[in-house]
Amino acid sequence: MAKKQVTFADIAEYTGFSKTTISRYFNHPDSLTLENQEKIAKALDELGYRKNKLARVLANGKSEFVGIIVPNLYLHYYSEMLTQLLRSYSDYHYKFLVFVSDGGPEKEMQYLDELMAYKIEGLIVLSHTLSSEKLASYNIPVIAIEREAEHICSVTTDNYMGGMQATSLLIRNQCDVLIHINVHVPENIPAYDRIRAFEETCREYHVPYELNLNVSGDSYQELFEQMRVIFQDIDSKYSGQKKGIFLSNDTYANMFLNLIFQKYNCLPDEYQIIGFDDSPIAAESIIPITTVGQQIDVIAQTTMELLVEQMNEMKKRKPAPLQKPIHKKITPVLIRRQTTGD
Amino acid sequence: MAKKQVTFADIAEYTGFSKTTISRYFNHPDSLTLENQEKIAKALDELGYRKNKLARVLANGKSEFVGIIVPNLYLHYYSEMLTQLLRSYSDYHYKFLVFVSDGGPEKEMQYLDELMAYKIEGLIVLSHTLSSEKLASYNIPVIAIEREAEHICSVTTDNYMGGMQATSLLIRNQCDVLIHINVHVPENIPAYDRIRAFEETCREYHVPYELNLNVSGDSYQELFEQMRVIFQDIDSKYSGQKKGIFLSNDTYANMFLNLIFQKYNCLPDEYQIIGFDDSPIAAESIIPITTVGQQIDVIAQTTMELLVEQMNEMKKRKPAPLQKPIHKKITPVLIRRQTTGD
DNA sequence: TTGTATGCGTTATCAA
DNA sequence: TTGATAACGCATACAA
Repeated sequence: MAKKQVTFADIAEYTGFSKTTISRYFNHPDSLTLENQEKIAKALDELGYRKNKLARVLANGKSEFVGIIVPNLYLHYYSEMLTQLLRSYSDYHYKFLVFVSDGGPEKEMQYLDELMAYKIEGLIVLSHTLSSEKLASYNIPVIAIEREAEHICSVTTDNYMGGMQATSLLIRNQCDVLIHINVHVPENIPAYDRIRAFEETCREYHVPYELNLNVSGDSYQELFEQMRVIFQDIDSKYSGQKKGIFLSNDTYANMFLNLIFQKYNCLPDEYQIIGFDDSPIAAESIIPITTVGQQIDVIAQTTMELLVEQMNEMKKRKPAPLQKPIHKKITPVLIRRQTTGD
Repeated sequence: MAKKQVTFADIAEYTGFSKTTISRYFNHPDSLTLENQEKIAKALDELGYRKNKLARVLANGKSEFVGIIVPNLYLHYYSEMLTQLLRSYSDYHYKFLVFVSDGGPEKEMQYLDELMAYKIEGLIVLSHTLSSEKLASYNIPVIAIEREAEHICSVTTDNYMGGMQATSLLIRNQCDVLIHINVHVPENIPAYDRIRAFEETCREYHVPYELNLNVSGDSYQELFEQMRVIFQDIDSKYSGQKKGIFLSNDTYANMFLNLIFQKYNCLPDEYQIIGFDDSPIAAESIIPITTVGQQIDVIAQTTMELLVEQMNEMKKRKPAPLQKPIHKKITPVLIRRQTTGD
């Protein structure tokens, strides 16, 4: 606030119109004669007017703010999703208030308080910290992305399809035994379907399989050492058999691949590897890794469409909020590279 | 705006106090008796009051908004920087309006317009799209991170130091010839100092060197194919000599390493490799890559300190904006891993 | 310690 | 097509 702002009052005085007319110049320009429009435009320029959208929000209640809560940006999946969401500014002109959720439920509720205090019109949640029940209680449109969403709308990858695509490929490629490596995944989050799909597909085709859901750890090093143990176990246990390894993400897949290389200096025919996410690492690894690519752009776009629709609904005189949450699934794409034969 | 908001007027009526007193409860609670504080707290709770910070901004002029313009979140450097900046919410309670700048100068000026309309108190710019002169003209505190910043404050990695650390290590490790691989970097941006440092250090120690600043390309594949040509050239040209390769980022370093592996199945003693950034890929590669780590957390923290100081200055009755921009350099850290001997 | 009056910059309502 | 006036919700002189 170096110098006082130029306001509608100033423009009004300068042009001889009323404040109302200046306001109309912005909101209903057609109701002014072209001549007067130009007069005002000229005055705006000469006085160096700058909009104050905060005052506008106070007057009409439309903040054009959307809140985003994301767990981190370390994972490519999240940073890419955030990018795509932010990009939607071009289409909808919603502004995004972004919080990284890394402090547990209390912190996250504080973020939500802050967002509500700034009168966000809608919310996009990627973190898993708060229950969908809690989120629903804020009474604004909420879309969950790839998380538990019993009481709110959601957009997720079709994880079952993804898991099935990966598993089927390994089976088609004549693997003797399939192994799925993952962290422990609660049954109520979408990614659990990858495990279900793996298991059910293996059974359907009567292919021997093993589930290893014990991965855990905070640092890359910890995870890598765990993976080393898992690798050694598998490598000796199934020696001589053709092994199809389906890992829950590309980082794990890359670790596994590196471990194989450390031992064999190449990817032997008796190993096939598939990751998940189509992260950069899958392309940058020592051998490009076959992976299941989530259509992040489509997910982001679907999210915004769903959200905008509901935010528009809320602006009507008699809003009719959704009775039941809408859940959308986006089909992933199998990206065949060099770790699954040629 | 489902039901009408609960406002200070409602609380005032309910408690028998005036609106002013309710306002004071939030802004100068000490001026109320404990008893009355509790009364008001109770009323707030019972009526389900929710703050409206937008109204507050209109009244006192402090939006607590900071704008961020970032080129992309694809590069780990940017996503990590954004994370660290967003994290500073815990310390300063500034809210961040984030834009991804991918549409050229016109788009970016549109973003700035929008940010100004929301009365941001300060701006953090990581994109290179607009000149520092243009940015300075907005008359709000601006901090540039790792970019041209003649007319505005900036925080950058000490690129010269980083380049020198990398080059020195290769020299200490008895390399016969040093090669620096980079894109073409304009001289006025901070990263140019890496090249300067490389060249000057090589000269100082009378070590033969080569600069290759021809890397360019949009996709990973394009870049990789270019890198293949560069590798083959170097591999034959300096056959038998111990080569120290300093690459401008870890992605390039990883490509180079993979190319070496494709040919030799290992990292021969006659190759030493150093990247830059300490991105995840440097740790996840087939052999962990030695790299120069930027202290992103320190950069973010320094940025916020600098910005907050100036934003506070602007709130004084007689603000004294900086006469000359302040430029801070943050020392990087050499991270020795397995691509530079043991 | 508390209240009154006014302002912040815009939009909405109602008239003209 | 234009204008006067009252919101919007909160903060701050100034008084008491």
